[in-house]
This record gives sequence, C-alpha cells and structure tokens, in this order.
Amino acid sequence: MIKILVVDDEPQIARALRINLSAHGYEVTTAPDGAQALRAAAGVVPDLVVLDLGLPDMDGTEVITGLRGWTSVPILVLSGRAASAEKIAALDAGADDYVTKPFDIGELLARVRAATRRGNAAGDSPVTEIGGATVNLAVREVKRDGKEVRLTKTEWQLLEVLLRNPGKLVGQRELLHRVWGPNYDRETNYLRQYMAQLRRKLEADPARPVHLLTEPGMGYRFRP
Amino acid sequence: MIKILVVDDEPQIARALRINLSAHGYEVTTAPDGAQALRAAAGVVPDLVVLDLGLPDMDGTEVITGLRGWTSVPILVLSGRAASAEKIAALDAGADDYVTKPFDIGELLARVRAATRRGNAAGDSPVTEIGGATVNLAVREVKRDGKEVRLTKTEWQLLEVLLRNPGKLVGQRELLHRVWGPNYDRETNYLRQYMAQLRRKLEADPARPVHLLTEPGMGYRFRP
DNA sequence: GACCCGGGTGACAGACTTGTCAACGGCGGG
DNA sequence: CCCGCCGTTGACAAGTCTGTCACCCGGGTC
Repeated sequence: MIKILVVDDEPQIARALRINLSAHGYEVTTAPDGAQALRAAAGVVPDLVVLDLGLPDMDGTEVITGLRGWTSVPILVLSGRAASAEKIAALDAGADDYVTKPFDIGELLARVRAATRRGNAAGDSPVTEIGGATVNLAVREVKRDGKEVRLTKTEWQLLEVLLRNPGKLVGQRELLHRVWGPNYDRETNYLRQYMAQLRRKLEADPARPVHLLTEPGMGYRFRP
Repeated sequence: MIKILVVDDEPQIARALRINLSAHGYEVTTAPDGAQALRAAAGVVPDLVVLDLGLPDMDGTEVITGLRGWTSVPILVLSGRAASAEKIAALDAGADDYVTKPFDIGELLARVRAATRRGNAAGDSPVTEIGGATVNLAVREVKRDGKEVRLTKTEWQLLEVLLRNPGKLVGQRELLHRVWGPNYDRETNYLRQYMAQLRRKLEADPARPVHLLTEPGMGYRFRP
C-alpha cells in the first residue's frame, strides 16, 4: 500500500485530506507541524509527502530542505499564497509540485497519482538479501554471485509467503494453505522438500541455514 | 546539456519559450504539432517535454500516451484551459505537471527545474536491441541487418508488453489479458505460438533464446 | 542402548507444460 | 474468383516440475 504523510496544522484540512486519500486506497499518516513531520518521515518513510506551507513552528522551505537532506521522496506543496516567488522558492528547495488553495480535490488526487507513479517507476525494487543471494520479488529474480538462480513456481510461492512476513513465524498449516490450497493440512513433507530446495539455492551453507529457519513442530521463519 | 522539446503550434509562444529556456542553459528543440513531436522525441530523446495541449492535429492526451508508450521522460503540460477535468485527464494520461496560461515565466522555469532535477534515470531509449535486431517501439519498426522485419499487430502487442517490463517476469495470465483481452485465461497455446514467431523474427538463434525467455509454469521475460 | 518422532535428503515415475508442425477459416487485395 | 496473410486450433514429442517413497540423521525418552 502507498504511504502518504500529510503535514498540515489546520485540523479540518488535515482531516479532509486523510478521508479523501484513505478512500482512494492510500495509507495516511498526519503531522501537525514541521518538527513532527520530519520525525514521522524518518519513522515510516512515506512514498509521498503532502506539505502545507503555513506551519506554526518553522518555515515550509525548511521542512523541505530538512527532508531533502536524506530522502528523495516526492513532496507536494499546498499553500494559500499564490505569489510566484513563493512557488519558486518551494520548488527550488526541492518540492516536486505546488498547488494553491483553494484546490479541487480531484485535481489534487490526480497530482498525487502523478507524483507516486514517478516514484514507483523510478525503480525502487524491493530486494532481500539471503546469504549470498539477492531476491527481487517484484521481477521474480534471484542472483547469487552475479549469476541467475532459477526458482520454480512452487518455490517462488513458498518463498514469497515467508519473505512477506519477515521475522515472523509462519505455521505449517498456513504455508500449506497459501501455497497448495485450503485442502492441504498435514502434508508437511511438501514443506520439508521445498524448504530444502530453497535453502540449497539461497543459503550460503544449506546444512546450517541462517535465514530460512525451522521451528520444530510449528512452522518456518524468515530472518532478514 | 539538458535537452528540452517544446511542442506548441503558436509561433510566438514557442519562440518565447525557446528564448527563455535557451537563456537558462537548456538545449531546445521545437515541434509545431503532435506527429512531429512524437517523431522528434524518438529522434533526440529529450530530458523534458513541454507540451501545449492546443495542437492542430491531435488531442493532447494522445500525444502523452504516444510518448508514454516507450519513454518515461517528464512531460510538463501547458494549457489555456483551467478546468479540473482537463488537468486530471492529462495527468492521468501520464503528464507530470500541468500549468495554465497565462503563466509566470519564473514559475515555469522553477517547475522545469523540479521536473528535470530527478529526471535522469537512464536507459530510456525508444530502441531496444534483441539479438541482431533493433526494435523501435515509438514508430513500430524492426530492423535486422539493415533490412526491415514485419511484425503483425498481435506480435507487436505481445512484444510491447514484454519490452515495457524489461527484466521483469510477466505472468501468462497477464500477457493473455493484455494482448487478447480479459476473457482469455488459459489459452497458453496462443502465447507459445506467438512467442515462437517473435523468437524466429528477432532472436539470433531462435532455438536458444537469449532475450525472450520462458519461465516454465509462470510466464515469459524480456532480458535486455 | 533401543526406540520413537520430527525433520532433511536423494531418486524417480507420472503429470503437466512447452516448442513445434500442420491445418483451417476469415478477410482484403488484385 | 483466387491468393496470400493472419489469427485460431489441434496434435504430439521433448522437456520440466510435482508428488511420493525410501532412507538418513539427531534429540528426547525409557
């Protein structure tokens, strides 16, 4: 889910934005001032920041430069001031877009889509490291020492469930259901078989796995 | 030097933009209508397109989708129309920013800076090399040893889906949906048939494909 | 030590998928 | 009308994956 951080000191605007964005499938966090915005961004690492310039504690461009110091997350600025000088300052500070209030909510949503689309296309491919191997779930690719490793469909499905729950113990029953279907409950031999194959292909020392762990009697766990 | 393609049918606006942009160190090309814009973009591969929506030959969004077919170059739209619906349509078609006329030239330049700042994610050419063949998605043309190779409509659609997701595994279900429509789910024989034809026409050794790869049980993948 | 139990490993036959050849019918151009 | 091109379909050998079996290991229990 795409995460958006909304920074606005006016509660009703913040609430309106939260409602509209949530209704369109975004995960919304809000912050009422610049200091909390910077802290929140460092915590959740959003995919987009919607920033109102009229903040009580610091100037809007300071927030922008504060963010730009360590992240290239898209920043969409909202402002009541339509003066060109303001826009130029915000854009040159590192903002990606500038919308003046009052704004049409449909247009804002379209600009949000445009900004997040860029972010995704710009190529953040979530890769996971396992032993000497690199797993890229988005493009279904595993590399080890620069060479490609091929996984079968079943191996991918099993690996995906584990990787999507990093650090969490996934029960045998749940793994069987997710990979083979709801009619499979006790076929733990399938799991042993395919876990062994995954370890052989991914772990540095398949006999002593470090990331794909067995929890005897319960299930398996992926430790990052 | 950053290259900008200005698309505008009004000579005085095009000239004003050219002068202003050139004065700020950009290399400017201009095109007076949509068809020439698409051809010019395929030729010089700009770092930014400034597109006026009021073109004589085709609708503005058509130009946008035409560009988005093969490139993710930033597109900044200029328009006299301030209606939200227009903006939403253009942004959702793939535009990155939308400025209504009359605009402040300083603000436009700031938006140009913002758009080009993040721009340079490389590897964005309209032509793709496959074996001994050269595929130009923009103008729908394949050349091999200097000679033209003809692809049918279905072959183009299939090839396009794969080429637009370089390195990514595309599931057979997804391929069928995108090329034949949502009612096709299990007709994998179509895929086999057309993948074979594409390999015959594009790959150096069709029996041992290097770029158009099969992932058994899952789908196909284009490796650059 | 003998036994049991859950897990890991190698091998293999059957089921499924894939690449390929061949053929059919619709459609437009000459 | 005939012809060539294209999309669709059927059939089948070669190849790949899956489920299953037999067997091993290590730890806990008596």
